[in-house]
Amino acid sequence: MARDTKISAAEHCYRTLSRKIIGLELKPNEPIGEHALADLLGVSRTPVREALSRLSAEGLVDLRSRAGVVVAPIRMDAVRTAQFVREQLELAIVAEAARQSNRRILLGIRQAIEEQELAIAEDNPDLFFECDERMHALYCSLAGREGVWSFISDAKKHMDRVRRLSVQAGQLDQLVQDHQGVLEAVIARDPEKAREIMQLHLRRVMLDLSELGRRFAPYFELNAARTEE
Amino acid sequence: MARDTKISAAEHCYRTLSRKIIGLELKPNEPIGEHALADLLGVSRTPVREALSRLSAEGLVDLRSRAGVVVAPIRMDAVRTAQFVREQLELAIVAEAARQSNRRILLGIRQAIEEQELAIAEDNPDLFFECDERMHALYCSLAGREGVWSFISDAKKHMDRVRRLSVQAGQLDQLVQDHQGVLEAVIARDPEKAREIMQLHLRRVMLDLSELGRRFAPYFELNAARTEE
DNA sequence: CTTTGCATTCTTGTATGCAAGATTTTTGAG
DNA sequence: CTCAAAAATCTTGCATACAAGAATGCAAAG
Repeated sequence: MARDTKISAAEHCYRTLSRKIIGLELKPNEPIGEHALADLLGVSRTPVREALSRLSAEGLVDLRSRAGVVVAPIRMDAVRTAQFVREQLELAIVAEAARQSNRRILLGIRQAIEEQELAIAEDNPDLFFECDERMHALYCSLAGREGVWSFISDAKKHMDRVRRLSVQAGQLDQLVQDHQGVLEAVIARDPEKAREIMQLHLRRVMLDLSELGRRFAPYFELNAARTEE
Repeated sequence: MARDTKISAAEHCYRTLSRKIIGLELKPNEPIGEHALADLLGVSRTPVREALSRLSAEGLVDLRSRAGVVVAPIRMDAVRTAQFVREQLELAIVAEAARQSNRRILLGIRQAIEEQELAIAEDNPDLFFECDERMHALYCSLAGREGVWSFISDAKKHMDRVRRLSVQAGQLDQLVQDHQGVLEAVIARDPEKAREIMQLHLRRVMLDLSELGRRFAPYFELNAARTEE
């Protein structure tokens, strides 16, 4: 509560909206009005607007000039692009990480995985995703490339909603097994194996993309909406 | 001139400022005031602010709360991170491109390279960089991954100012030779060779980074500024 | 001459007002 | 009942006003 005074209202709006969108608390294609958000967040339209502008640049909301704001639908091609970007970056990162060794970071990774198991046991997806993020970020640190995480993170935003959907259908245990496999390979200093497992892992999440597109059609772009340029 | 009516003032501000910053028309560490920019761009502070907010998220400007705005200094670590990201993405792209073939796109690439030679002959760096961008974007198209270009583009922003500096010191001819080499390898359907030449190419630009840091010290972060958090 | 404390000035952060474009509803004709 | 056109409503985009924090300059004390 000491930091609340330090961050601006606009930043607060950005983080809150970002979290709500990625967490599917705000549904894809759901219309959101600046005024409504301002009321909800207890600020005026100006900082909300600033946040929406940034979110629009990231592709998380669509600003339709003078015709309203909607939470961006999940776009298949954006997801595929993000998947490609993430895969290239994370594979390079984990291979590099497997050449390093830093007891403190490795311990952090192990702990993150354990917390993931705990989160599954508690049926707490939010916690699971948080620990998942922490783990992947730690691999960047281990590889000596902390800065890369923000790029991965940007790409991931387009995939996270899909992951949320597949969780509802899903099996998180397998993901934790993957994580353990990667960690073992990294500890064993086997870059190729680490890459291999990580690749399988990253692709696993996207496997049922087309099925999700059917099951959650209203959240996706290519369904009832054919009005496009 | 038909589109000017369609883009918002905020978008106009964003593009103009972005261009001026990357083109070193606005110098790193140069203080810029919202009010001054508003006057310069002929709009009020609101759209300027929106643009600055986005630029800040990209790391091109630093917003110091209530203490002014400055063009972000060139940060060595940000450049290195961007280099890593770009390399991973572009190498994967060009390798994939070398497995495709599309006469129209290949022609576009060849033409872009020719225009680069022209730009050098005319001593027109702006034109050179424009054609360079077009060429790299075309490789994304050829690989069937157009969306990836925007990620590369984001990373590149942190490197472009360095490239500008090295041009003043520099030899562009070698770069064009690299481009031709890559194109030949792609046409010859040799992904490994394409990767290899592209890697050399991408790294060449960053070679004299530390020397530039000395020569253009005031543009960089790690010089006289030790005030940091 | 240096240093410390204060007042002034500047600059941003947020709220609000207003106008223009888009959407929706209503109304009227066929 | 259907469809079209116009009015009313809604929503954003931009400009402006105001307040709070930061930097600067100045004066006074040592």
